[in-house]
Amino acid sequence: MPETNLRSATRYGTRPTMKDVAARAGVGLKTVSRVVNGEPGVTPETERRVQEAIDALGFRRNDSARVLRKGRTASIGLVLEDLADPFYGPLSRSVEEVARAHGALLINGSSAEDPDREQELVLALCARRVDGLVVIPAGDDHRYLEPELRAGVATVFVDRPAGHIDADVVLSDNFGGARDGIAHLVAHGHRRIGFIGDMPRIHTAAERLRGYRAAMEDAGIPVADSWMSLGVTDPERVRRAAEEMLSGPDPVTAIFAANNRVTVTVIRVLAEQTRRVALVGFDDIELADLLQPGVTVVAQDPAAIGRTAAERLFRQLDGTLVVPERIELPTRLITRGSGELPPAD
Amino acid sequence: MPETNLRSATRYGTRPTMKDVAARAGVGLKTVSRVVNGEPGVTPETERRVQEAIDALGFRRNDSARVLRKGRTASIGLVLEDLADPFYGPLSRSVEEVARAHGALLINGSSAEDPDREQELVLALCARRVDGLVVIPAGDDHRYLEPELRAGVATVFVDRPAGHIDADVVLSDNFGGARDGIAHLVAHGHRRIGFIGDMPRIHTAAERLRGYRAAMEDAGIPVADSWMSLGVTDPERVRRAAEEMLSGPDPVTAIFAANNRVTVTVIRVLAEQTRRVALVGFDDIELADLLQPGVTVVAQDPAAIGRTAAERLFRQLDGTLVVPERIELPTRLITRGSGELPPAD
DNA sequence: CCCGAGGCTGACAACGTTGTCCAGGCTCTA
DNA sequence: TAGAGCCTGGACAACGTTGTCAGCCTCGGG
Repeated sequence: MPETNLRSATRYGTRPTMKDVAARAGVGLKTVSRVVNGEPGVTPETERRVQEAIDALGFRRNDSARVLRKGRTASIGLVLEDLADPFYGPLSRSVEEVARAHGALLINGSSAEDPDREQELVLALCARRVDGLVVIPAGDDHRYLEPELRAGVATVFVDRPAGHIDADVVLSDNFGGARDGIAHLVAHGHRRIGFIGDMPRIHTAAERLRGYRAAMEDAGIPVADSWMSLGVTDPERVRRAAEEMLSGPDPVTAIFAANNRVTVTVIRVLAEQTRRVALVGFDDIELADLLQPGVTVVAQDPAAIGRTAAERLFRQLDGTLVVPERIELPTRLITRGSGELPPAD
Repeated sequence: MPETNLRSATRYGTRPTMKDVAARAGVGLKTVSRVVNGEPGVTPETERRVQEAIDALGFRRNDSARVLRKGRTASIGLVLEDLADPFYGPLSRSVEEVARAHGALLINGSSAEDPDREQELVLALCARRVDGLVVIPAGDDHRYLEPELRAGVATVFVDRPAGHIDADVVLSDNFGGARDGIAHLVAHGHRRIGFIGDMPRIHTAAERLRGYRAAMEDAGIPVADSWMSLGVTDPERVRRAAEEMLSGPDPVTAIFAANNRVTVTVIRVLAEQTRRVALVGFDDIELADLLQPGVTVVAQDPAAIGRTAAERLFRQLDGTLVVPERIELPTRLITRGSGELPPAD
């Protein structure tokens, strides 16, 4: 059986350990450890012999054992809602950059907006003994994290605050952003303004709704129930909600779409309308400037959010940071046309 | 010092171990292990006592130690180019779903298209003893993986084949897709067709270029050098390349954009032109249907690619799969308007 | 020439878990 | 009632690494 398939032949092949390397190089175990870790106190000649043995055997240090011994894993966990969401791509990427700068790897998982799955993921990460956690919470009770915090797992919440525990949180000014977006529509003459957003049990959704109500109240406009649609995100239901708002007895002349997925669907619906309806979306979307009209949005900066959160995480690990804080990043209104359309009755 | 800050007080707090739990419950170490792992052979009464101790102490099994003992980490690594790229979001997500279905966690990192960084990442993952690797290669020599393969690390390459080693690869039919896209333009009367793509050292870029050349040759159209721009991806240079093609002595009437980033920039350039220029892009982009005209694309299915790769990975781990294979997934031409514009000279 | 200092090296324990194996107590049957 | 067999629980080693510490060897100074 010459040259049999590499993979099956050695499927359960065992890997060389430092002991093997030591034996081959004719040195002690600890000397190998020293070479592998670049510790001082090894003669060049010895080092060469060890290095040769390492290369010959294809040795690779087993970090599980290392972690067990040292206590730190040099990895952090990121739990978010959905990796496929364009909002989380840049966020995830910036967290990774910061982790990389600190020599840490990133383990991540999606909670799919399910609190149980969030908890399951977070605890799995803790069992791996990640040094820190960046969590975009799906649930609203995080007391299950208490033993972890006590054990020193650095933790930063992102996008939404933690429930029932005192932890760092980095988020956008959802309330202010939404209020500004609505005020912008009001300033362009709109009074009947629709709001389509997520379930208010989600913090960001609740805050944005609060911003909507506040702006409307500031403008002295009473809000009709039929103008608000809460808890809808899947395209089909968003579509129906938008169509109802536009066709009721008291049709809206503008719509505020409270997140990027809603915005995209609303754009589709509006494209089919003959009447020109104004639109402001929360979250920026790619190519928004190339549509007719360009889409006016209240933009967050996901990369900045991720970076800020990750940096705080590592400062917790440094010991530089001690007191949990709430950090709110500003949003930015980007006018591109759709939010500046006048009301068309 | 009553009720001092939890975090600082116990920053370096040590975590309870099974030994602690055993002591508190008044049982042996192994009994705790049995309860934690749901192994049989423990009376309900004993189990209750152990569970109580676990809850009271906030014990969480240390997976590093477990891994060290068992050999399997129940985690897989994913190395891609850039998490922020919309192509990789769904891919990453689908890999994660499959991993989750197999009880594994996903560790991922971005290579930023840098071969050294790819290798560094891959080896770091191997040091963590991930059970398997899904790699979107940046480099073209993967012999450094030989010891890992020999040790039984399941490996699947994605989007581009591995270099100098025999490994599974899952990719799109880049050649065929590009050829079809170009043929589509030819069928609509175009003869002077531009191509803007990545460096040909990147496999996908080379294949798409090959598809372009093949389609042109099939149509009996000689290709002018000035129609091809290779190795440009950053928006500024893509813009310049597109403008040159459109303004030269022999201006193109259609452009084939060989990836999503290029497509987006080309859309911007074309929007500024008075002349109507046809466009077909490789990779679908969000909202492509809402632009004027809609963007015709050769679409890949990133979720399917990720799923296929991950499933193969776990079948390698099962032992079901032994012989490395190359799997090519079909692309799909989606006509939306921009690719059906007639030539405007 | 002897002694001390300092540089290299290796033996050994420990990290927290799981697999192996054995002991003791119980039940069931003859 | 005694013996066999089963069920429960625990002692112990091992996984691969790193920290501690002690020993050896060399070199320089007195």
